[in-house]
Amino acid sequence: MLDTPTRDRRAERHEATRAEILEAAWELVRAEGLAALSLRELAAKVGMRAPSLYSYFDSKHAIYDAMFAEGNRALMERRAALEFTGDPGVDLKRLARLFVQFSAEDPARYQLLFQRTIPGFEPSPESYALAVRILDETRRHLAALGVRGQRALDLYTAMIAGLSAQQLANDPGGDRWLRLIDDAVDMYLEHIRSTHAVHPIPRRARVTSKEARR
Amino acid sequence: MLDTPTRDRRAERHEATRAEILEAAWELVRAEGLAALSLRELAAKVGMRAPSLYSYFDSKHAIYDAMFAEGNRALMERRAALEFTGDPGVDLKRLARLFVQFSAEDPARYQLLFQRTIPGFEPSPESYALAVRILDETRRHLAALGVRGQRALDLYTAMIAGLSAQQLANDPGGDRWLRLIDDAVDMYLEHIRSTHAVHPIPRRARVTSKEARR
DNA sequence: GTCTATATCCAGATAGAC
DNA sequence: GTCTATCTGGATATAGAC
Repeated sequence: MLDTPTRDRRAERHEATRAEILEAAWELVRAEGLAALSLRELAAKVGMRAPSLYSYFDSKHAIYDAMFAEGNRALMERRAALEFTGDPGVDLKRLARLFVQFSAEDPARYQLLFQRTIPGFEPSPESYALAVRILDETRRHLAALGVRGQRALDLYTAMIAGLSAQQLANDPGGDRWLRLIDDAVDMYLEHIRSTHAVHPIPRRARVTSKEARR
Repeated sequence: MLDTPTRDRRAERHEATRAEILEAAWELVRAEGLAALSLRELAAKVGMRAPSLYSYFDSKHAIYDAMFAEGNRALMERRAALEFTGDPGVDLKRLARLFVQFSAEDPARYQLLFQRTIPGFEPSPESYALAVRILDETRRHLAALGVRGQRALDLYTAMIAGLSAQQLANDPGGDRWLRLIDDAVDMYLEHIRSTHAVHPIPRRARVTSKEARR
């Protein structure tokens, strides 16, 4: 009698090739722009012909979708690795810096995740759920730091989005807007402290980074 | 002897057709996305075949370039029509509202003017000069309102860019971020008043809207 | 799984008749 | 200025042999 192997070597190899294709796709879009991705070129980069890619992805949009999910997962992991102090002034700056740096370091990824300029591409529900989860974590996190309410949250995201957009559009590779992050967060905190009450959850009851992620 | 006509009716007609083509192009990109513009479709919309467009524009990029210039001119004119009071709290809000509304009302135009996601398209020097001029006017204007220095200007533009980006990406057609403009400008003014001195130029010496445009 | 060959469709741009 | 016809090249996707 033949025992069923506990590892499926074929599936593992399939996954590895998929990952290789995605990595090549990232390199291509970083070099030539998100919209310029072509299956022929992508296949050539991994030593295949274009039709072979269809053994790994159903369509070009499926590749974009996998990249969209990867990008969001990368952001989530980077955020999970952050250490927080419970001090809004410190933590909001770390969060903001994380996001703006993440945006600035890869314009193509920024375009895919946040600008959606690929004609006809919409992320699948599963991939989109990742993006929703990130926003939800941010909401919880800011709430834990004492920043509550839709308006306060929207103002924060607008500020971060603006710093990212300007950095990418007008000083790619530089730090002209990155250097404004601390200033911007101070401005934000001054403001919401003067208009709303800001009460970080006290130390004993504070949510941990892990809990905030739920 | 034949007098030279003072009007060139042929040139006028040519200009009119050019304008008609551009108007059709705007309608197309608003309906189907900036990147989806095709010469065949555009030509059909104005009752021509694709090759005839080449009598009016040298290339597809030349059409984008003309649209880029038109968009910037529209923004410039809208700004020139604004009335200013000299009060930074009032004027900065009017400026901000103008810009965010301008962005929100036409996503395709926003993408063309501020995001540059068309592969291979770069505005011609003449068209780009318009964009530079707008930024320069903003700089002068803010200076006249007492907001000076690169950092202060960059923070302002980031805020406006962020409100626009979020409004377009997450609430197109709505006003969720538009409603935050006054709040954001107040936040900004509170901040720079507490960190830099803000001294609007006194009434007698204040630059007029026309002067600020130089 | 990968290939060749191909289907199908589209694009921007040009030549040259009228 | 506008047209037809065409060039050239690209794309995604599929069929079917190996």
